[in-house]
Amino acid sequence: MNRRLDAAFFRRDCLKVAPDLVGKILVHRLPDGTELRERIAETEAYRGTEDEACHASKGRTPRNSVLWRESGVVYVYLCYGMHHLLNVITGEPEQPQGVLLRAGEVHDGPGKLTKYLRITKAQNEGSFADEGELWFEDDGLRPQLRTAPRVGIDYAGEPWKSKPWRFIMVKE
DNA sequence: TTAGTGATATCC
DNA sequence: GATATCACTAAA
Repeated sequence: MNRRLDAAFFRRDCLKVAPDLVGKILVHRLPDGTELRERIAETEAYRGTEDEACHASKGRTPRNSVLWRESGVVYVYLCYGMHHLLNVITGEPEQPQGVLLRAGEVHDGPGKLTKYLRITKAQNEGSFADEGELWFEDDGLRPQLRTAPRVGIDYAGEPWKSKPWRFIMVKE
């Protein structure tokens, strides 16, 4: 029996939500009713203005203002001109933090994941917690996880650069 | 290893 | 208006 994750799930610290999302199933229902599904294999936590790797650390801008929205909100942005990266807002309001969905079980890589699921900025500012076109399902799988430093954030200083805030599903 | 791609922030 | 940057990918 699949359970759709609700607002309470996202309304926790990103360091709790990020590992809990690994192993869950991300579903995107297209306008024609097709449902694209993929199990999440890897996430990263970005935590507030003091985390130098988090977009919010450089102050509030039009792009990243979504980080300050309520938990469960979808934050999509374009990176390197061609890749859409998908994030979920977590935690309490006015606390800019979120979780980056870095890979699925099949489609490994943040850009490939969104490409497969056909997620673009059209989904930005939607919500995973509403009756929307995007949601997560829990099918009961509790995978073994391992942690690692986050990827692609060399510009951040210590200690942020080496925080083990990347959560990866260990394959059987 | 490097090119490609374009929105965004930051500097004139 | 111009430029530098960027939580990446594919091709080689």
